[in-house]
Amino acid sequence: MKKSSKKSPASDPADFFNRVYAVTNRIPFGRVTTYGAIAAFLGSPQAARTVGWAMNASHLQPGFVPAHRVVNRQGLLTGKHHFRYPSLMQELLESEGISVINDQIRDFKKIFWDPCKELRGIKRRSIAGES
DNA sequence: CGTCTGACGCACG
DNA sequence: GCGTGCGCCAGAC
Repeated sequence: MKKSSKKSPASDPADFFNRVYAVTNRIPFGRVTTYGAIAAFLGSPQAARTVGWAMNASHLQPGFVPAHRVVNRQGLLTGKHHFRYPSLMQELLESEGISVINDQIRDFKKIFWDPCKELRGIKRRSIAGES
């Protein structure tokens, strides 16, 4: 009746984007994470680039995806140019109490939110499907 | 079907 | 410390 194929439901490649959005939506207020951290949490630490690509399409997703809370490993706002306007990303971060100087987050390591640590028990329930 | 790009990250020199 | 090349996944041409 279903699943006769060789592919597993948890291995759906298209689900990769959905997982990225799920993790991104779980980033606490006033915290930030990195593309690589999300990729690593999804099981592909080298797919950080794909996470960025997912962010690019995040605006196509229903609801609001806090893409401004996702930066590169250095804490730089590399994707700010993809927002409605370049300064929007910094404004959103500062509105959450995050200091941004020259496109770089201050005390980045201190406000860094690692999904692999905070969500270590997830990745099997509540991934884009909610509970 | 082949090729390049992309909001990254790491290895190498 | 900096520049270059490769890999990763998905999409556009």
